[in-house]
Amino acid sequence: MVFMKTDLEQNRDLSTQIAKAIRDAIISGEMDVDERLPSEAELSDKFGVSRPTIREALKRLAAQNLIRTQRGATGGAFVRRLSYEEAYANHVTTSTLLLSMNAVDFETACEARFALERACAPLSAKRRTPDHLATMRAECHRQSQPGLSDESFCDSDVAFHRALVDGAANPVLSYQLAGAVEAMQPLMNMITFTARSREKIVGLHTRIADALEAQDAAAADTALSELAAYTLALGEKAMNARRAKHS
Amino acid sequence: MVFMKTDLEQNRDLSTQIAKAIRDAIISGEMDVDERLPSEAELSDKFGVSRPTIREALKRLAAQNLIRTQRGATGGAFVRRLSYEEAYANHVTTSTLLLSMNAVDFETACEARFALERACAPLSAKRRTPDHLATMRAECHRQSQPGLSDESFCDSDVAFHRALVDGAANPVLSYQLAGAVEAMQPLMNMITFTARSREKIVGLHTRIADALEAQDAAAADTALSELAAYTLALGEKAMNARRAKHS
DNA sequence: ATGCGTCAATTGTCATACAATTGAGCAATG
DNA sequence: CATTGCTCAATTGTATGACAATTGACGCAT
Repeated sequence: MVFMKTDLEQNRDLSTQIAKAIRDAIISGEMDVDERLPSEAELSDKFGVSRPTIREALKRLAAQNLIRTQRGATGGAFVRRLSYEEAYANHVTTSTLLLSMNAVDFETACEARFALERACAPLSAKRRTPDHLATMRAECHRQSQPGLSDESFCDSDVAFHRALVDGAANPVLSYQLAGAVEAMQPLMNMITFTARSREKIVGLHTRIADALEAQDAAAADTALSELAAYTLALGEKAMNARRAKHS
Repeated sequence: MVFMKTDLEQNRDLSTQIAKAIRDAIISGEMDVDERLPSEAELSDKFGVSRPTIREALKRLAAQNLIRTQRGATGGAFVRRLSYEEAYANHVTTSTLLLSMNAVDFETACEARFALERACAPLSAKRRTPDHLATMRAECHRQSQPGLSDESFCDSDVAFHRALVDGAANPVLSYQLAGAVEAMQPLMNMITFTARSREKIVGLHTRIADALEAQDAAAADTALSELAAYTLALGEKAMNARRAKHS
């Protein structure tokens, strides 16, 4: 493995340049999963910088889950296989931040979320397993419990929709959708769910579960579309109330 | 702003714990965009660790685009507004890595990509601007050029589909789809496009553009679905050829 | 052969120093 | 008075050296 010093651009932090050089080596496939990087001492020699600088570069890569480090005699930094779970977690936090920092309005987020969910409903209708159906039923039941807090209701909502998405049995799809569904949770949490709105939502959830069980993609799509419209209406109402309160 | 030392969990690197504490403060909204963090010296006092350790923690946050640092008298670390462009770039590299490291097969990636694209086709039919249409037409034209390399053809393909997605005028949707479309490019690059297959693809692209121009969502969906099937077939053929060659 | 202790390699942390950068404030000048 | 230029202090970036903590490997005794 060769890290070319000439790869380093000028005009940036050394640690940034070094991190980029190593990251490129990993991404380009020059290094395999679980391969060990040179020790920090060797790297600092190779790049001609001090060990703290190398360490800062490695921390950047560790933050992106590209490497893991291990202490001890056989320790070092190893190329890490990026698991779906980690990528998923990363995606969710990034999406959440993006939405909150850019003041994405409820309508936009809601539209995106349901558009994506409707995309995987047909696949889910085809491939959902009894496990997925059971999860959806269980969440429907949980959502009908009287004393449930709004937050718990939202949690359950996310769990329901995750089961729907996972039912499509396509990990790439699940991964991509995770950001859309979970990142919307803070926005959903602003809604106060009345008993009546909960009843309606649970009804739609049940219809969706029924449709998926019957492998009826069209019915699932219709119910999802109604749910989208209803959620949107609820969100608009909540946002208006919020605005009125603040003015 | 208070970073509670009691927030720090045990059993992990100090720099990791500190990074987490600061990240939580940012994510929770405790800190506003462009607000300045305490200087490294103050932070090292506050957390009771040395400056290098603080620096490693800050580098982790910088790697996630959560903060930016600035040298000089009025310098320091500032909470950074996560822009769509940065999040987008992040998402693409993560998705690409995820696909390559987990050996996602062509079928799965292709299915996910087209499912998502079909989700935003109706919105794009409704909202696409003349700009989007012009981009799509231009890419169609480029794709018909005879001497085009396979790689350039793929680039143009990505550009076409990005225009389609952007036509939906929903930044959240564009962001989420970016990973699916662009991350597939390495897989698409394995395909050798014959003159005939290019002709067919350009024909379908033209049909899609026509449908969007006519705001005919159903026609767009049909064409997209055909394109999905055709791309899948091409991919399967390429993968089989690849496998035969390697055995 | 097995178990145990020592050891060496490596990362994690610290203390300190100096270089580089940059805005602020002040002084000199037109 | 306005403007220009200079110095300075604050802050981050980098370097050096040291020590602590961890952990597998090796050799040794039983």
